[in-house]
Amino acid sequence: MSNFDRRGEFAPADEQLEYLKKGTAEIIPLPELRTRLEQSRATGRPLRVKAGFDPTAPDLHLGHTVLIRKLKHFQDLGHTVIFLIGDYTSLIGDPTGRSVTRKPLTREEIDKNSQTYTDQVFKILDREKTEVRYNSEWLGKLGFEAIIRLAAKFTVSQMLERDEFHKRFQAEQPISLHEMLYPLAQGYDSVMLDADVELGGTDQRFNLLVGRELQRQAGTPAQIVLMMPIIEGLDGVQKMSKSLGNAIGVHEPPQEMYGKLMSISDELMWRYWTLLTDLRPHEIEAMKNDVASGALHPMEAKKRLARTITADFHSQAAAQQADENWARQFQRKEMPADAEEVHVSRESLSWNAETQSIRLDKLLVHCNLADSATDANRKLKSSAVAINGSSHSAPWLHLETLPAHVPIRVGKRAKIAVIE
RNA sequence: GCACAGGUGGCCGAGCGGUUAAUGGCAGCAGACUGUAAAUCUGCCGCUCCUUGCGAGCUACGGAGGUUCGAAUCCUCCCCUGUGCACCA
Repeated sequence: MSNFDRRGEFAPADEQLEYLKKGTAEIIPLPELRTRLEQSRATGRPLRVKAGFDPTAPDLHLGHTVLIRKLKHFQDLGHTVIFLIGDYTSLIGDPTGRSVTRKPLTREEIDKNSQTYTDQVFKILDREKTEVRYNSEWLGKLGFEAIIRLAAKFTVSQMLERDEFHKRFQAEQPISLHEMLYPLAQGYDSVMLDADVELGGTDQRFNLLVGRELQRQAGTPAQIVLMMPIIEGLDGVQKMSKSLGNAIGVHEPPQEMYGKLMSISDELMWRYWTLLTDLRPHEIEAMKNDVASGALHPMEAKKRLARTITADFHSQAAAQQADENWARQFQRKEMPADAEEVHVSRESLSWNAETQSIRLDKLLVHCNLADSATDANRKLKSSAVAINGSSHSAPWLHLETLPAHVPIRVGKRAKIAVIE
């Protein structure tokens, strides 16, 4: 996809636009982006594209990668991408999307998270071509006077226009004074970085626009604001978020990532194609038509998606492997090839020599197939447990007729128990 | 500091002296159905033990005491959260 990346040579503005517009929620102002792309093409000067990330969460999920992927698209087209780590702004805590004041992070947490972030980000971005910056570089040098001058550029009512603040104000909930400094700091970053374009989620709208305003006041061209939608999580309804438990982490093992992607609804699949892959809009349309006409089974399209994304964060081979395992385990309902072997001593399973049997509930707990003995018994009673391929609900398990390696399946999960 | 409103199981949220781990919703788990889907339907959804049974025991409603045959529900103190007030008073 880096076929446009010819030194000092840019693709026609319209061609770039098709790619850049893909999946975007809004571009303000769109005509100006075209103008700048044309200028950049004429002068051979790449655009400076900025996106800031607060190192608040220790690791990223696919939702975070939507923005990063859009950065990549700019990078693919030969523009300069600035990955800004908001080490200083995270001292404030972005009030975006928060109904309550966010607690500030410690310096140690910030440093640790920054490291994790960059490691994961360069699975998508080209490290060599990315400018990584920290906003402590300039924000740390601001004196109180400079902050007063910065704050003087906005009024309280302007700040209160902002949705989160507005809502909280209406609801008589607290708004800390320092939270209002957040948009100012983010906007100041744009001034310091000479950003031509800033990317952000739609929830960042206010902050992004403050950047334009500050640049204007600083006498430099106002950045173009490109907003990406907030991607839905596995449930297809709520935004992807770790705390909602509907996220796919970029660090997750291939099999898990693949499996989770296969569990999304057909509807959501197109959204993921758009926001989480580099496929061009017309290619996605073509696939969509094939599914609609019956030429392509939706499951096949979804498999392709799962393979594509898994390969991005792992490898082609790992994705292929995950694909085969998935088909075996779920389509053909066989034991997964990589089922973990668990060794347990019969003594710890209330071994009864007379009946040659062990307590199954304890075995399930040992194998991590149940949270507790109580939970294990519940699962047994609801006939969720299959031993060696056949369902089993009795509390005792007779060993004499079983192989040494006993395949145990509880719902989606399976293990191989070796009882010695 | 003063006043008021609150702190219930992963989350939200009932209960406001007495069948019962504690209504309901969400999430979660399992089964059916399917394309492991999604949607839908059904069951489960504190922990331990075993003789797996409409079993036995234990622990739970911010913390500590108290009243009572009996409290998540009443009293006292404490901790925490939110809001309001803080010029006249």
